[in-house]
Amino acid sequence: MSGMAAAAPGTNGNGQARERKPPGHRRGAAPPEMPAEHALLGLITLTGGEAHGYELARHFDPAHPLGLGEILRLEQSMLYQHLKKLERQGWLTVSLQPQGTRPPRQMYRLTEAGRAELRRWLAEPVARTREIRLEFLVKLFFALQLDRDRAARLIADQEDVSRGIAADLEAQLASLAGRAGDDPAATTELTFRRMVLELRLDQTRAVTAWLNAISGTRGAARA
Amino acid sequence: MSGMAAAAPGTNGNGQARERKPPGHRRGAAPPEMPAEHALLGLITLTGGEAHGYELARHFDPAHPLGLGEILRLEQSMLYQHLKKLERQGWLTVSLQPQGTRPPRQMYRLTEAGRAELRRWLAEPVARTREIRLEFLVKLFFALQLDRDRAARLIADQEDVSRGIAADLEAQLASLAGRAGDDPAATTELTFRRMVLELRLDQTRAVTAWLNAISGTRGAARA
DNA sequence: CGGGACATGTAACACGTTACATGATTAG
DNA sequence: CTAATCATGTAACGTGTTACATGTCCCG
Repeated sequence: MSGMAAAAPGTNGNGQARERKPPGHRRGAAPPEMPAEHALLGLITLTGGEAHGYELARHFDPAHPLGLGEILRLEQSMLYQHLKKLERQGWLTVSLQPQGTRPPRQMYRLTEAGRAELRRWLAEPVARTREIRLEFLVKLFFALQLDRDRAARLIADQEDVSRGIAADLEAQLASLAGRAGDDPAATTELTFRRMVLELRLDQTRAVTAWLNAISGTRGAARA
Repeated sequence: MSGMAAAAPGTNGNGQARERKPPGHRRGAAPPEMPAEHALLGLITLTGGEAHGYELARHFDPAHPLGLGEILRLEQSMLYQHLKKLERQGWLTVSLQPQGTRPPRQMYRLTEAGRAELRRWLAEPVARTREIRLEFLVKLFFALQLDRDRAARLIADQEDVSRGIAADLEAQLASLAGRAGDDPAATTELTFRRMVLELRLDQTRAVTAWLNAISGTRGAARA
């Protein structure tokens, strides 16, 4: 099956080393949202601008009172990899803080670039309805605690995006209704396409309604 | 940072080789649904019980008339890996079919175990609301084309599951409402938890309504 | 003669998960 | 004595993505 001669790793037929672009994300797709990493930036800010890994990990426990762990889980093993990646990106700096006999804490602090990235991310609504359940909720979690005004704007912007998605789906449904009825063989596939679009539309409308409802929850938090 | 001495690969402190369980899925989580692989089983059945890789790949094109490519994308490179995995699982067999000068086709056929697995998978509703958008739609796609009765039962079973999820979320919301009001410091976190539960409930209710609507869609589309 | 369809693959890399390693302190 | 908590990490493995390899046939 795989007995064919393959070029040696990192070479082409001429034996020349090639430059290989890092994989990155799919061409047509939107860039990844990386909610876990931004959550770390947010958590460090929430805990007073400085935190160590173990402390951050506790926030991802499903039983943690603030509730982040209920929407986003982060294994301890990934935590440190994310923190290293964030450091490579220049979004945070690490400093060792000795602890006597215990293993020294790695104290993480945001850089100015890290703070800017967190602000940018918090201001950006998500592009797709399926990203509401994870990415948007994480944004909302931090926006509510860091800056109520920013949270209100985020909700409003997201509502606009969701309305746009709904309008687009409605247009697609309308164009589907145009070519209906004549060919019974094509009816099955049209039926399925319509079902898919209707599901997406219903989900998007539910999100829009929810966004509208929570934007109304202003001071009702106190009552 | 990583200058510490680490044990050699596959050994412990005593130098003994260890048995290592394969990673598998997360302990608390449900087993993965593997929609792409089951879609391949379904596609081979749809195309008359026998198909080659290239032919299967075309069905995942977003422009394909049947519409599978709009909900599930499968890169060509993954396709052959999935087919190999399905063969290892014993769900299909491969036979080479020479094509003259062209590269020979690998013809894939389901085994009896493969047919049983496809039936089992098609009869099983998904457990979580977020799996509706991908896993359930893929099941529905095949159920509609292979067996209308099975499709109707699948929709009904899924509606039951969704109602159960909704009831559970409603109970959680009620228990949240119980401990409200007294401590203003805890109010912010309760507000967020409530928002999360309300989003999930709205999404689940939208799914339930959609399932109910499509179960009524026999021949005609509704207004 | 160039480009797309046909037809099958591998190489490199990122990422998430499980399991394991290290080693002190504190609670039962 | 044993387990949990504190605190950090690595090893192995599966899997998904991008990019590239290989060759024929057919169309304009």
